[in-house]
Amino acid sequence: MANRQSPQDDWIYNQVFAAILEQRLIPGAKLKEVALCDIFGVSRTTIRRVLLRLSLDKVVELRPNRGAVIAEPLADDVRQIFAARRLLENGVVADAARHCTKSDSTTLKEIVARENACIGSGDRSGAIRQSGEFHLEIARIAGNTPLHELLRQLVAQTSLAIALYEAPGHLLCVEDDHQDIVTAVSAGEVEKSAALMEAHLRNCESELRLETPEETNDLRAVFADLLKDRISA
Amino acid sequence: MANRQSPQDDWIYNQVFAAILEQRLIPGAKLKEVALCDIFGVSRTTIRRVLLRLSLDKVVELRPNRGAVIAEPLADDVRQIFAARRLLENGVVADAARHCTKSDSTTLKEIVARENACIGSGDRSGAIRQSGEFHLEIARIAGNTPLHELLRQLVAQTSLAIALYEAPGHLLCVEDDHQDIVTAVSAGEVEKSAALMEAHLRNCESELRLETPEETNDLRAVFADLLKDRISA
DNA sequence: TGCTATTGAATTGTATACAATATTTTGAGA
DNA sequence: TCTCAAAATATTGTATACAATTCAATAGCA
Repeated sequence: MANRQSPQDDWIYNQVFAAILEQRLIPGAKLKEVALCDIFGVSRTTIRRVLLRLSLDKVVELRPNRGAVIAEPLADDVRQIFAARRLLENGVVADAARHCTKSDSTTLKEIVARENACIGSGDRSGAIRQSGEFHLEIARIAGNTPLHELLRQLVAQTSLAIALYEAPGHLLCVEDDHQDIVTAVSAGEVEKSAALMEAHLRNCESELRLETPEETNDLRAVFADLLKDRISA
Repeated sequence: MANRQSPQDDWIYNQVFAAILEQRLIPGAKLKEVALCDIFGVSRTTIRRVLLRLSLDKVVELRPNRGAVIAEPLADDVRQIFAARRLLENGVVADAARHCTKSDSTTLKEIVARENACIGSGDRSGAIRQSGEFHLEIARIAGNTPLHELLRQLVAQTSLAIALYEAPGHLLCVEDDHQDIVTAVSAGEVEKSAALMEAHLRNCESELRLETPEETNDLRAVFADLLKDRISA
């Protein structure tokens, strides 16, 4: 719900954006225009406008003459995303700690509760969504619109990064990071909030396998052993 | 030159963006589609795509059924823009100081030299442009694309803010701020670079008349005294 | 069988036509 | 001469038609 255009545009945009956040659309998925036209009951004009917005958010890649696909950030893109998030969110969470009202605190606790409920019931999509909401709510409390909107993009891109680089059997970066951050922010502990956020984001990044290049999709790399054997034979 | 689309789109986008940066297009100016079509020799389809991009940069406002105008940020928007810039650029300039090579240092010095030349020759547009380039070059040196692109938007919005809120006879925030920052960054002085940037941005913001609401354009506010007299009479 | 070239279908890019909405102009009445 | 209403004009919003490009399937050849 970033930059409001016509209600129809916003609705379609939010539907697709949510699907990306919840990993119902995964990196590399093709977004054919006419298919989207049928689904949403509008003409290509409208769909193309939405796709352009999503591409500027860097969650969709628009390849000239070759259509739109869900973006596949490279490992180095992901490192920059996390670097940007650390800088942004360290500052933002500090401001949130300064401005946090009783009502803000309640909202944060509710989000964390919903997140834990999703985790408990194995609702992965819901958990990812609530996790994103948590970070965005902190930015909302901090009260800076430009930073909030960049963070919204970065959170969505993080969702793509997780889909691409999460270690196989791994279940999200959970722990009680969010809970601890809520406590510090609610108590107005500026320094501690920033320190916890920094640690949390470093923790999340470290649980991704960014060293293993995306050649995981590259068959030659996957079966490199066999090729080596053949050469030595 | 942010998010590249088709070369034609990019060209038109950059032309308009530059005109905004250099204050050849001032806040409130109307951007009629057919006029732009004639100027750039393309159809409305292309122009509308460009206007959408500019509106997402928040330098153009798209009013439904009423066309596009150059954005007129409110005083509070401007405060948020500067707050975002302080957070961003403090971190970015620190990274720049860490990564700054000899070549980077030279580039920065050249930009400052050009900026001073523009100021000397009374080329206001050029000076504003070079000032923006200076901040963006630092972000480039820091090497984080998401932060660089947000800063690009914020720099353009700052140009609108200056056009709207600069004190009447005032000639840009010059001093030797940029020169000092180059020196600190080139020397790899991380803390000092950040401190200078923080001071510089606070300085720039303080020279805008953000207290005086934009009601300067509101005739009722300008002649408030007369109205008050009439009521008391 | 495996590989390349060619044809046909599908998809995207751009311009344009038409409908809906704003804005300006005109004219009537006070 | 001023104000308000109504028509005329201009501008924007959406869908669609057509051209250009890419992708897929088939046929030809080694």
